[in-house]
Amino acid sequence: MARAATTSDVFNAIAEPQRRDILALLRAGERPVNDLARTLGMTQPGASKHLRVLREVGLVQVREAGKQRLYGLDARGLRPVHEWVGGFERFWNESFDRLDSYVQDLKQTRQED
Amino acid sequence: MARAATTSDVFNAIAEPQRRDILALLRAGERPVNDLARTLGMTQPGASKHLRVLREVGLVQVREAGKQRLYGLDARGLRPVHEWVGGFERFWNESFDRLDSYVQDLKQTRQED
DNA sequence: TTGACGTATGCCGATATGGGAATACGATCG
DNA sequence: CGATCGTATTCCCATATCGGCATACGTCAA
Repeated sequence: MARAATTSDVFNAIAEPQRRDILALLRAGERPVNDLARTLGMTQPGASKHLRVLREVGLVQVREAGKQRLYGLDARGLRPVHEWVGGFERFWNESFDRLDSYVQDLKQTRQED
Repeated sequence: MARAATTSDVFNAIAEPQRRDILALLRAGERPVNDLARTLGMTQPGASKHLRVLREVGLVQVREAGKQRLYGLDARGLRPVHEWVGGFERFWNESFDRLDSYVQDLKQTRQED
């Protein structure tokens, strides 16, 4: 039941570093599998497997080109992620401040001991 | 070796829906574990385990308060995620267009058959 | 100290994952 | 058709994960 209910959603897909690498690489344009694999230093089956996951969540799109299959980026699925994370934007600096004051409190307390 | 080299990074931490729920909830302020667990409908050990993961990647911060432990949000770790995903912002609409024209091509081709 | 409460940890089972190797599939070319 | 190239799939192993349950730990109160 590992990572239950998460399997095959976008958050899960981008949780794997190699898949993030693939996506980043595809920003430069479509690429056949072997090319991807070689560029990123993974085996062909390895690349195929990761591409499958990315395909299943819709982050990637395939196009047949002779013997080859050109994988291209379809970044639309990343938008919800961006929005979800963006919902915390307000707290980035605030957390900073809160932690700072927290540390201040600790110092204070320590001095009082 | 599941999710190799990913374990305990922020992307992995937010890949789990319940952990995202916890983070979202903590935007409203600090909360003790039992409270979190009850609110989100998970068991206490379950909540503790997820909180541990969040703690280990630094998305959450603990403060002792008597018998209780108050967990608070530290969203700073989400910033890199936001930036990484933001690197694809340009492609959201572009992908749209490309897919559209791709679909057009398919229709065209089909008509020519 | 004992007991109660809040929380963390340990152990277990079921499942899923990533990696490697072998192989099957599909298309092109001779 | 047969051979070859590019890719997907399958099988197996090691490992990690989540969930549930029991239990240990720490703090406070009586």
